Amino acid sequence: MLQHDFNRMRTAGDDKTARGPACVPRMIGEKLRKAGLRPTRQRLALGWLLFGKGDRHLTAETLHAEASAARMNMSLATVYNTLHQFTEAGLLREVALFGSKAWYDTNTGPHYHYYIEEKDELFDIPDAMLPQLNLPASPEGMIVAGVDVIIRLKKVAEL
Amino acid sequence: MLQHDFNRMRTAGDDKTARGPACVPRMIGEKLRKAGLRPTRQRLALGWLLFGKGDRHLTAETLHAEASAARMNMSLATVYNTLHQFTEAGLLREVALFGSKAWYDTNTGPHYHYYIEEKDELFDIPDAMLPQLNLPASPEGMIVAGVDVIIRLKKVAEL
DNA sequence: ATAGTTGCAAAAGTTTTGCATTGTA
DNA sequence: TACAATGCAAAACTTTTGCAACTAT
Repeated sequence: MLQHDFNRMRTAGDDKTARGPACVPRMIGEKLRKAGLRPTRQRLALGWLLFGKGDRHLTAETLHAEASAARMNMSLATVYNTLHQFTEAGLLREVALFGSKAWYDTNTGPHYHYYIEEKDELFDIPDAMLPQLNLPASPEGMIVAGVDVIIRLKKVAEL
Repeated sequence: MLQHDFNRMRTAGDDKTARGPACVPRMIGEKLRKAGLRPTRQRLALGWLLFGKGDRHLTAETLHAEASAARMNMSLATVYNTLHQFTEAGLLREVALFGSKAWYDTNTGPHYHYYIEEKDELFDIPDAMLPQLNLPASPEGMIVAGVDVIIRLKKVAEL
């Protein structure tokens, strides 16, 4: 059942490690090490939550709540710091969004987002529906570091 | 010199009011009243700062600092509340962006943004360079409430 | 006058930092 | 053992709220 998601975590040459649930901690550890981060207990725990279940979109709050629910004792500050470290290491991507909360996305590839304000819900726009965006030329001396596209959705109004 | 910007503030049928700098307070008042907001002292003052100088991109902090510099005594909370009210009334547009600060744009029309992280600077992508974005179909029962496009820029790396 | 609105002090919410502790070589 | 890196308490920063004061009828 989770097997599908393990594939996502596997890197080339890693095939032997993808044997089943028991290997996940080891794989997360490897992933961290490859990103230049020591596999500490907290990082492994959060890595498990973040990368063990397919693509996810979450805030520090959400993740901390999950960690608490899973009996992983950890301060919110650690969650924040870890999210930053993961982002810096390229394991996560920060999503530009309204409001005062930062969102993180485990899908680091190029893709855009839908956001439903009423439900405070963020999700990827499926590849099949990817919008076509023609970038304009960058201003002198500048290059594009990244592109964020958010399509805000709302329910069709009831009459 | 400022005449150019007054044009931006003029609405159809308003031509008589656009006579020069002395009229700006009256015009701001009118603008507020039309938006359904009472022209209070603070709102007029902030309106002057926001709409008296062409398109602007700012945060609550920035605006409060300007107000202070201009000897307009006003708490930061009032600046926040006023920004919300102006946004609600359609006078401003909130911009989706990273980080913990909300940005506001006096240009409420459809347009996209460049953001320079190093300088914490936000500005419009000129109309001439407008990216082409083909929206995908919305999910069932949803309609598009808005679209935000941010192109993050960075200086070309020095070698 | 007064009913509704506004502005701000204080509270809440979110994020960062400094340093004692831990983990690694 | 020494040294660098980590995790978290406390501090900093950003935003919202509740209510006294004010405003336009």
